[in-house]
Amino acid sequence: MRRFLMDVDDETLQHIPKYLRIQQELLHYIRSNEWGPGAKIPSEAELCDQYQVSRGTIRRALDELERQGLINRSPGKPTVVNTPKIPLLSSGFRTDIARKGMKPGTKVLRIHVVKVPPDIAPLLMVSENTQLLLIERVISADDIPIIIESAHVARLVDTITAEEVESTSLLELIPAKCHVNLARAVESYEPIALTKAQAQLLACRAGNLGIKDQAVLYDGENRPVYVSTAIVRGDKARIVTETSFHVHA
Amino acid sequence: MRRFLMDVDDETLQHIPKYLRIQQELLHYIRSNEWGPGAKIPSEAELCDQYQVSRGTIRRALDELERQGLINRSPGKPTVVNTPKIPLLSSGFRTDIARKGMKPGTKVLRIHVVKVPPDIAPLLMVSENTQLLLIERVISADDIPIIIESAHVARLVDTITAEEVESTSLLELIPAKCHVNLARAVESYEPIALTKAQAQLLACRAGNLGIKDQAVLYDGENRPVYVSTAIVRGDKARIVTETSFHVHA
DNA sequence: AAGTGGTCTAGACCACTAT
DNA sequence: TAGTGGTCTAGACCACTTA
Repeated sequence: MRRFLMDVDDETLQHIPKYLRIQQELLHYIRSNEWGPGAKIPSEAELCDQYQVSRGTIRRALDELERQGLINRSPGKPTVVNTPKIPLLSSGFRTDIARKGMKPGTKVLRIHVVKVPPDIAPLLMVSENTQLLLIERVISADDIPIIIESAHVARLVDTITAEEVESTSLLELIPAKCHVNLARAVESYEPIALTKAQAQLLACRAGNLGIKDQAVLYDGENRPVYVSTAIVRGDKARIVTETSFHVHA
Repeated sequence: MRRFLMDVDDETLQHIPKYLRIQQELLHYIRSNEWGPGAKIPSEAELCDQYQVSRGTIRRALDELERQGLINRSPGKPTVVNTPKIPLLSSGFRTDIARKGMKPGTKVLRIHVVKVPPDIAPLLMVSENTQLLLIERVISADDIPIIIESAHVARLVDTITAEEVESTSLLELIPAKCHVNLARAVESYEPIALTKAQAQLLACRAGNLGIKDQAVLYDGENRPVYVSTAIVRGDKARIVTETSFHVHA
């Protein structure tokens, strides 16, 4: 049987909400590897008994651990501890490079022509009603889906096939199709909570943490070529970039 | 008075939880600027009436909007819509460059010698009991705290003052003090939920989204010089990087 | 003093998974 | 069928802010 630190309740110090104390204690069991990857944690009913709190309080503690990608919950099944994150090389190579001895995979969702979304238009410096090629795919490592990538191509190209997208990096494919060279990329990263639709494509749960990585790729004359918007699962990957510094004189 | 889409409840389609429908509807009012930055949203009690649900359900809908940085809640005060994110240039310059016409600020928390933390030791290639200089500071833009930065310096330097840290970029200061040039940086980004302590330093709320940006800086001989760990507020900033591609032949 | 958001309880019903 | 997690309710008390 587990011994719970909560029993050692000094009651002396400040007033920390129960759900936070419980969350921190459960976190400790996971961090210390007392509950290793794949381990079942006690059911919500058991935790209610052990901590003598109501189910809402237990669930609130677990919610946070789930959002941080530390545990996996699903209806009908026991809650288990998740496996650690894999580093994912981005920027300069991006995408496909999910090899750390892992099997990369690409599944094309759609390749079609759409009206440019209002947030993408200014990035590509095109007017509002322009038609663009949109490529959407899911990238996986060892059959675990990791990234949803949506690429809006500024120049209209009609001969990109799903097979080409599945076998080549967009960083090579798109410049070749457009007859340009890529010279520069500007990327922005922001943390997000996954929507239901995103979570479904990534086989994880809505509300989990992720990163939205939006890159604008430019040619040698500084004209935008395409915009890639990647939604990266925060529980399975972190984004890694490498920079070289120029020598100042 | 607001008209709420919820009233138009087709009841025909799938079964979406109430808290999600409400969340999406509130999101719509914010996105469409019907509720602009700074606007007060209805109190929880009012929303309960309007949607005919219990307070727990309303709070669950608001929780998600808060974590995404779209609204600000605090006890005793009405909940208001947040202002949009500022882009934050990183990688190559990093840190201090919070100028977009905004006033940059630095507050030094601590400069002291510590035993190297177990997660930092391998990055700096030092043994477990090494003593390192640790610099901790909070960086702000227009007096809004944005980043908590902790830098562990591999080479022991005893003459760094708070004044120097407040007036100079670590990217210039540390190499100068250590008599080396920086040649390379490897950064990793991952989404996090802010802890209570982090939220306190950043004057926002625990559980909000953020990015943990960990950079290892190397000198010309590929020896690690220092590790910088930055916790960036996700509701106020996004991280922007720029990359140039080398020409292949 | 009244209103706000923050925490917590003790129930309930459901869909899902295992056996 | 029993147990699990997912949703929801209708109360309650608190600390805090504002008038």
